[in-house]
Amino acid sequence: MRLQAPKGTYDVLPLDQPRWHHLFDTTRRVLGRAGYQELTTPILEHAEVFEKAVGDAADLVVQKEMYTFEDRGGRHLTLRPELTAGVLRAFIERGMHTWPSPVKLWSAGPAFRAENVQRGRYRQFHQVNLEIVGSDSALADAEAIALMGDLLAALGLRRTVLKVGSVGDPDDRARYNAYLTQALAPHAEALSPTSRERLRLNPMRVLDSKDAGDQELVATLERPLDFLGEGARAHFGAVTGHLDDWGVAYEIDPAIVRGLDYYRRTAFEVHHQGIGAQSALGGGGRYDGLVRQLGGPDVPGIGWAMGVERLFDALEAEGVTATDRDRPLAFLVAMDEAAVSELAALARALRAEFRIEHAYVRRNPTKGLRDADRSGAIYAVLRGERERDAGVVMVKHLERGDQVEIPLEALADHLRAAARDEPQPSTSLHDAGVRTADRG
RNA sequence: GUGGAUGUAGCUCAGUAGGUUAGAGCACCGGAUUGUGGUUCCGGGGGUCGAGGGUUCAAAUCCCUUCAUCCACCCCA
Repeated sequence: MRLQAPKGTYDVLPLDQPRWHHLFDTTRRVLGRAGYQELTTPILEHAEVFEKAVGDAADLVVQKEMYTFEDRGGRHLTLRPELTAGVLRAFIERGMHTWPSPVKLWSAGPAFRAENVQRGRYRQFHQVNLEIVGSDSALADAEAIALMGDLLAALGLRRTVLKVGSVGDPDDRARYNAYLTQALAPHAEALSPTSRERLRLNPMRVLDSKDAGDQELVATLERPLDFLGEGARAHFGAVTGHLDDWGVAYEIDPAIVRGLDYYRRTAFEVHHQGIGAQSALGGGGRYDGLVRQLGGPDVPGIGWAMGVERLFDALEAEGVTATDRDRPLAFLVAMDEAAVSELAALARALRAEFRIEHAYVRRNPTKGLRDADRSGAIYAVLRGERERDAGVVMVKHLERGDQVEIPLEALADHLRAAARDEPQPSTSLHDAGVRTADRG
């Protein structure tokens, strides 16, 4: 197999398209109703956009996992590894701080990370992204979180777990990191090698360790939530208060952790059991200061992103069937040479109103009906010498098997009436491996 | 970057004490059925056995290397 998609990439085949459309349509509907506007930014950005965004962690993560290259003009470009940085670059470049505040945006599209693949992790993957820029109100945090839950519910997911916490203000984090370093230092030998490394580079990530021994040790420690300062504590209380008021189901995670340090105060994640080790469907948090860090005005912001592939995985795990495949109302079959061009022209006219397909060559009834059947059409419309002499077409209902001759000029009216009577034509995605619907 | 499992037809898979032209089901094409589909029956096309090298009279099968896929670690924007 020499010709194949690059590692970690894949094709979205025709039968996969409906669920993609369903996802994006649902996103547009749910977020649009809340006043969010869609923003599409380039997949390619100057590397410095992402390097500035991740800051000190750049050495670790950015260099290793970003697709960065020099173009022919000597520009250093990067395939975006996430959507937020590009959205904020557009916010700054387009002067969106002059727009009615806060600016509420959503985006969706591909992103790229040069990671090793596993379940729920691809090199080209897709995200749905939301940002609220220009508000430091706890209402913004609560709305962002609630909308994430609304979208998950609208997609049909029920077994999601929403975790909300706070990473505090920078001072709080510094105090907690100091505490952690001090508290764990005596036990350094007992920690797993990776946790020892984390203790050195990003102590809070020790809390995330999958090592059982580490977790025993971690359980004895104070948690980030215990170190919140007055401001962060009040903000967190306000956020959870709104969520409670609105009846949003969530758990407080007192040890929620972020890998990058531009996050402050609110942090949240949605997980799903049943999609493998990479159980996070998405997450987000508040990033006051990031816009300024990128070279823009000092405006606060909060946002989240969800992984499209993981959403699909979760939907499959819950047995939620995506929307249906489109099927033609009629498939036209020409049974002699003269009918080929007649029906091609007829198909073009009918397509102003209906979904119509036809064979490109003359077919006998056996082949023609087989073609019609495989197309998934409700009706087969046949025309040959006999029909031409009588000025009619033969219209056959492919499921019932009955057929009737209709004057050629009356076909549109007949199909219009038939379309009203038919239940919405559809084929379940469960038939994905089969070209023709099961007619029992 | 690390580890485990797996790579045979478009798909799902048989086939290893090494032995003629590598098989099945499904799918596809044709015929039975030159004016009536789905079912059935008959036939056909389709394979660098992931790739490269080695051992051997002989390799899908044994050895080495490599690539890919899946899962996990790591990382997580």
